[in-house]
Amino acid sequence: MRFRHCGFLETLKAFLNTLTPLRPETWQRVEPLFSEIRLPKGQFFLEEGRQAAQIGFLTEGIIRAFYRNQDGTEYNKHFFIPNSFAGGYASLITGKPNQIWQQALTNCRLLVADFAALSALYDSAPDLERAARMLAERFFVQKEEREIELVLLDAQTRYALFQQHYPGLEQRIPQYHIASYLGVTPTQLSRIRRKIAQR
Amino acid sequence: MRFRHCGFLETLKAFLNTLTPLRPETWQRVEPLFSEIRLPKGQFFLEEGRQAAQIGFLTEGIIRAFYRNQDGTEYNKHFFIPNSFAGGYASLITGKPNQIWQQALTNCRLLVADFAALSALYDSAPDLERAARMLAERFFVQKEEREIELVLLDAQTRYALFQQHYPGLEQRIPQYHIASYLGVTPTQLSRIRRKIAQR
DNA sequence: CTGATTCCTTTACCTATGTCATTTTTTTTT
DNA sequence: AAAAAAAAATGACATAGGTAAAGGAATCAG
Repeated sequence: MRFRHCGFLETLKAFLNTLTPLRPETWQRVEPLFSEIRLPKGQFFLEEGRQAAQIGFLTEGIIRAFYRNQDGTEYNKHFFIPNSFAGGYASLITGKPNQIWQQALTNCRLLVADFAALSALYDSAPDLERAARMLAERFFVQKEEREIELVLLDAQTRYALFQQHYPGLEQRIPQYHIASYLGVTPTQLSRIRRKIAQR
Repeated sequence: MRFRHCGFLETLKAFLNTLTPLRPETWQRVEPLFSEIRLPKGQFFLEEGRQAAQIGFLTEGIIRAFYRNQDGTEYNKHFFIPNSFAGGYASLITGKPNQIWQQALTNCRLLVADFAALSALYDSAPDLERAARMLAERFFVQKEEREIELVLLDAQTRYALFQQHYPGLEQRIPQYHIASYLGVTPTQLSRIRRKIAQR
């Protein structure tokens, strides 16, 4: 029995409806699978090596997704901002051990759900499966755009794009996280910033 | 009226069934949408700027997918090998102008279909939509793996991975295409090869 | 408020890789 | 087989960006 209406669930519902309209009876079965959690700054939503089980819809805060290689070097591949899905999507899909880390850069709130429970609904809710298809397609397109950025543009241009894509974010997180997202060292980002400033 | 049974359609059917089992009645509606074409070496399957309309299932030959930036520099993002889907997937999905080129590196055969006609079947064929979902998810996972490669590994390691992922391909296409796939110049790939050889 | 962290910038030096020009090797064509 | 074209290797040089260390600035905790 639920007593209060949670505002964030409405946000999630609205997001899903931007993919494809969900029938009310589908939403009625989806909604109870989600519960709200808080993730304090610095905590991990996801750690490498385990198999991911939960998908999370970020409602407040910033999460960074990153890879770490053997020597401990990190590479920030993405920043999650409110109103988007976090979680080890590739691992959820494939069932293989997750390769990415996800860490809260600020205090966060998420709606989390067990991914297996969600996808078990596909059989009887084709509209939900359609949403899942469109989400996968959207993720694919985002990745392709990011690939084009990484491969075709130099660091300075990527920096400008970062500022466009994540307005205001630069002021909220340390610069070395941005450098890592751009694929350069903090040293190099500093050089780029100086070069831009003295013009 | 069709007179001959085309062997390649069976290959396509088998591929789709690795995603999810298709009902016979669905396959009956999918099959007639595909027709076989030949693409001679050097020809383009896809050119930048247009909106993509067709999806192609490669049955023979090699196709390279690449980006080209303003100054004409090219970057090979992927090689299609037989038994996989080519086509400007992102453009097909979003309806936006296509950003990538696809060119036959050898004589090729493909089964092509109008993507809109295919996706029009989703409403009445949930099993086909499921296949589409799983294909999108698979593409996403591939992209993520490639991203990890590009970002975490150096050129020499990526070269070794290329040889693993595309066995035999190295002998069939010019080295500068491989260099471009690795994100280095032919000069640099040549240096890497020398370094490997003298050990 | 103040000491302690954390973060950012800068400098010096070094390496990987780019550019360009030339030569060698391989492939294709006649 | 010879000639032509394409591809690959090589050398000289330039540069973007990495590493390491150190100092300054900002932020946080007690």
